[in-house]
Amino acid sequence: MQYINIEMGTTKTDHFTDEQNEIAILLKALAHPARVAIIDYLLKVDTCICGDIVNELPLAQPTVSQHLKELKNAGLIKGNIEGNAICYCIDEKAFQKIQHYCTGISKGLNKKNNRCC
Amino acid sequence: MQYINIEMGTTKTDHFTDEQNEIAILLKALAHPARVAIIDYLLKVDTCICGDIVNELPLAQPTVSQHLKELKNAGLIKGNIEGNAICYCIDEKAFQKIQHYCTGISKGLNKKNNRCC
DNA sequence: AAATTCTATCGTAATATTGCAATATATAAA
DNA sequence: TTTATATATTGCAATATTACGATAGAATTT
Repeated sequence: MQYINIEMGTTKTDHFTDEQNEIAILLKALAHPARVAIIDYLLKVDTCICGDIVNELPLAQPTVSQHLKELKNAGLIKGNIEGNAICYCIDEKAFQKIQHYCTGISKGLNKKNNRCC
Repeated sequence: MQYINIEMGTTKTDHFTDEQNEIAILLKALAHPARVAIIDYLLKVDTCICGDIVNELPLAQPTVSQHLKELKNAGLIKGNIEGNAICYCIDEKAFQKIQHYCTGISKGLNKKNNRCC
């Protein structure tokens, strides 16, 4: 008799707090150079009417589309249909959340007077 | 005749800038609830002589050890041998890098006056 | 309507990540 | 020296991610 963990290899999200899971999901969405590059590009262009992200990246169109989907799902970018193309732009709120998380770490460390190794 | 991409499935790091790859690696190291939980715990405890991270997490010892290794490799934590145990603590510099990256995004967005979708 | 353009989805191949049992190692305690 | 304690490494099973060709859908142009 033997128990088999059919979820072997999957992250045990149940065991962590919502906050921990949320920040992890947010960071994970950004944790790929292609997706960082997409954010960089969206920041660089003046308007947010951008239908040429594919041409800017060294990846095939389906791959870029997939990365855009992940960024959108995580709330890092917003996408509006603009005729034939799609207008993508950064959703500042998500980055504020990340920033807020880092600020929390810094504050916590200061309270400890950095008496660390 | 057909070309086969033997690197299918791997991230094409070569095609992106060093900065893009660096921030992606940093974020990736944090992009898991268990590793966020480890950071949370390191922040919570007063001293950084901590040999009980394993007991704090709902994961087996080898799994925790692996997560600690990833955090250490990415520079998010530091670890010193302290007798029998190992003293882990947060490396503030890494979090400052993430914070700096987010600040750059915010500044860039402000310069655009947020004239977005 | 037909052709073009832009984006999304499907299917598939390959690598990466997660998790843990078993085991190894290294120091502390007995 | 033996035992206990703490951490790391190995090996493996399973899921997740990455990438792209082929294809589909939807709006624009001709």
